[in-house]
Amino acid sequence: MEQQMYDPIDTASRILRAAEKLFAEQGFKETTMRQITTEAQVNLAAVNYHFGSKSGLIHAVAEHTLEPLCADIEQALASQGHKHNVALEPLLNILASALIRIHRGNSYALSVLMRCLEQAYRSNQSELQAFLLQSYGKRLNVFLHHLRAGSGVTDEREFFWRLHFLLGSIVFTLSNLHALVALDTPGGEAAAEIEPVLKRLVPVITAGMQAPVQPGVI
Amino acid sequence: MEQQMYDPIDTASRILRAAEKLFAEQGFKETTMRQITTEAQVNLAAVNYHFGSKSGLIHAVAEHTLEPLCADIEQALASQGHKHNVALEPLLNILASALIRIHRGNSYALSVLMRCLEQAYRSNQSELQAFLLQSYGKRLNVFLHHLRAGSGVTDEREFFWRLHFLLGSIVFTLSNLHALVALDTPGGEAAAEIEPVLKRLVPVITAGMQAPVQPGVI
Amino acid sequence: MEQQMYDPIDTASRILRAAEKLFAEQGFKETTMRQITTEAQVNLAAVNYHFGSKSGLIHAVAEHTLEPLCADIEQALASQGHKHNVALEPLLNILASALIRIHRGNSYALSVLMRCLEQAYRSNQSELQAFLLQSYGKRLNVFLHHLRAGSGVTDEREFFWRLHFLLGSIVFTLSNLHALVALDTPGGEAAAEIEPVLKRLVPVITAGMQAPVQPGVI
Amino acid sequence: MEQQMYDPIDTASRILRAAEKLFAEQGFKETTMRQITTEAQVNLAAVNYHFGSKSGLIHAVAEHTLEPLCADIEQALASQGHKHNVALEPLLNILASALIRIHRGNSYALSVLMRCLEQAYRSNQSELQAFLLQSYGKRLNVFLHHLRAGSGVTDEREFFWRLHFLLGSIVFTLSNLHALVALDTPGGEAAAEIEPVLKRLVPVITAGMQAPVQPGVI
DNA sequence: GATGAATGAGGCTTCATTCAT
DNA sequence: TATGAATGAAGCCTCATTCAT
Repeated sequence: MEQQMYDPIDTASRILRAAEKLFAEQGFKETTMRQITTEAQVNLAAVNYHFGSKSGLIHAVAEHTLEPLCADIEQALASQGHKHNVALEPLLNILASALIRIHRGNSYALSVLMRCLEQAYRSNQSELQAFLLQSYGKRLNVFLHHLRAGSGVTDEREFFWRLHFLLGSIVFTLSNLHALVALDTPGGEAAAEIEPVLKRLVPVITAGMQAPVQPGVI
Repeated sequence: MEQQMYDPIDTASRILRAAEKLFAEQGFKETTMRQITTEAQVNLAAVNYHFGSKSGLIHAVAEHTLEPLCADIEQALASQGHKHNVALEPLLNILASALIRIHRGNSYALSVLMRCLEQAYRSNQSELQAFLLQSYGKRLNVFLHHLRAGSGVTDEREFFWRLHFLLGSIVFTLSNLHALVALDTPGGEAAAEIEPVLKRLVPVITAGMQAPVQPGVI
Repeated sequence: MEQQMYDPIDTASRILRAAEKLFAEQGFKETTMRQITTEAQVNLAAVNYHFGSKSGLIHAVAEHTLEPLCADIEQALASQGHKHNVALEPLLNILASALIRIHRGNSYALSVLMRCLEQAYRSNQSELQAFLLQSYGKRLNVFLHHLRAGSGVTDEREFFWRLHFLLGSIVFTLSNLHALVALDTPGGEAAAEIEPVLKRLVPVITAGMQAPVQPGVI
Repeated sequence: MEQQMYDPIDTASRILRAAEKLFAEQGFKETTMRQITTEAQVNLAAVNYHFGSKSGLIHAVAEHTLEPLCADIEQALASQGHKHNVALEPLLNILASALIRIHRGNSYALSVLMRCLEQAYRSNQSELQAFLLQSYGKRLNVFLHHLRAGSGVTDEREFFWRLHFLLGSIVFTLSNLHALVALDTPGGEAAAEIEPVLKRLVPVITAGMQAPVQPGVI
């Protein structure tokens, strides 16, 4: 009759959630298959059955975060009508809102996202890079074009660098969110609320992006 | 009889240099002892003999970068006399100059430094954190106090967060310097010059730090 | 409702054909159940359902080749009337013709047969040996008796060894037919025609079998 | 003082001997690292330390047989003076004598050799093939040229096929020597003496090689 | 009949470390 | 001071099989 008395969530989902948690907390390389299968209460071979390999599992976890994130951003951009020039701060708020929504649905998603971004520039991670680029390159590029138009930075190279400076702020902050919140509220058992942090972050990024360009550089 | 006819640099130094290079390029965990000893042309057991363990080697490599960096910063601060309030941009230039000098002396030092900072907020890296805190906590705090005074940010928590936002910019940028420079100069074989990048970074950080504080947050 | 609109061949046959192909190309041990079920476009569990186990499948594949081969040889012998002494070369031609006919009906059959013969003398393959012996021992022995009578080799042990020497020629040649044909016709895309090879083989075997016996051996 | 009370043979040799035995008895693929290290009473990781991988161990085992075999044949050829035409039977006796000597020094060597030759024509064993070809291709070719000259077979393709027919006899016989000897002397505990078998084999091969060529084939 | 899911056993390899010399 | 050898733990992956449906 009823099927899984003791198994309300299916195995693949359990693996995915366990992997998300452990990848978020420890990183991809640092997390072992055994940790994942123990956490998920699943046989070690089940990962291979459902995801092919550890690498396949990483891809699935990445998709699980990036897919809804891209969709959220695209929807927000679309609702802005076809204005070709959205200002910087509204764009950053679109991003921040998307991040917040993702985070609400899945408290590990942002950490996973940040782990991906960390790897995205590592020379020895070409496989993950290729996957990310192929799956999400175009979609993220759309947002980047808006960002560049809204930034007011005319020089292409200056924009490139500022983009990564500020990407660094985001990645570093959200990657270490738990630790930073713990430092911020010593003694307190404060949950790692993302919203106030992003509220602090957006104006800093905006100001950084719009800082006057050093004359000698360009 | 005599030992190193062909060995002008001693074993420990060779290990240290090899480890620095590989840690910088690949990260601590990703680098194996065998890679290090192969690069250093040294016996596998020599690392444990000279440094006790891989962890000990990491500490030594960290010291090799952090010690001169702290000294450089302290000297620069001292030469400013005992003005208690140095402005933000001069402080950042002190930091940038120190980083540049370190980089000139040892092209892997900054990458190693960034690897350390990446780990400094990871919950599963308590051992490295304890080492860094004990060895350099006080010395770095001096600079942080200057920074806070110069930042103009009166609220302590706001300063805390902005500090880490901007630390993120630095860490992310310098960690991925090679990849970013490669993206910036496609086709070109540009050496990863750090100086122009820092020149771009300082005004962005300055502006970010001095952004108007969001009214609702505090 | 109706089951195989799109499935003109039934599952068991599809498995058998896929297994034949893969066993022929790769060997029994080297071929995995997953390869077989993928090739057959069949569920992984279907093999065990229809054949009980991998071992059972191997038996079925062996039968699929050996049964018609034995029947063919028996028929040819019967058509020779009840002459008790058929000469060696006609006997070998009976065998060659049988092999050729089998091959025409099923291009993987001979490779499978050779794989079986390879295993037939391996000490760790007692299960397959027992199966072959029980199923085909008597029938093949009939042919062997004819062969011995026709060989002209009077000494039983000498016949035993010569039989296996020449069996080796056949097994080795037909097992590696593809590779050998490829070496024989470099550049050419020659299909692995078995007939000309057997035409070359029969006289060699005949001569070998009828070589003068070394005086000292017996 | 004395070094290895319990370890008179060094680890690498013990591994090599154990691997030789098991490869000879079971084949390369069928033999597991664990069987080898158990037989050699050695840690599982020791194989990797000394030979790099299972594949590296297979290469070493192959070398251990092929090197002395080639050397033996070369020496025998050299002692024939510079006669450019040695007759077929003397050549086969050179080969047989070499095989016998190898076998005396190492009772598993011939089985290993035959395992190599079995794989030498398998399409999925390109790595082993490449190794064998590179290491011994030239040396074995010298012997093959003598063989061709001595065979009296003028047509190149006919020689190619006859060579492999007769190679098949050798490979099959020596591969299954234990089983065949057991069948030959039922009840007896006869050691697998190779010499009488080769004495029976040489005239058969000689006759086969010199069989009249089928008119229609060439 | 047939299947998707799951599993335990076992495969090879890699790692940091330690030991005896 | 230095080293070649050895090791136990752990890594990921693959296999044939079985189970519930």
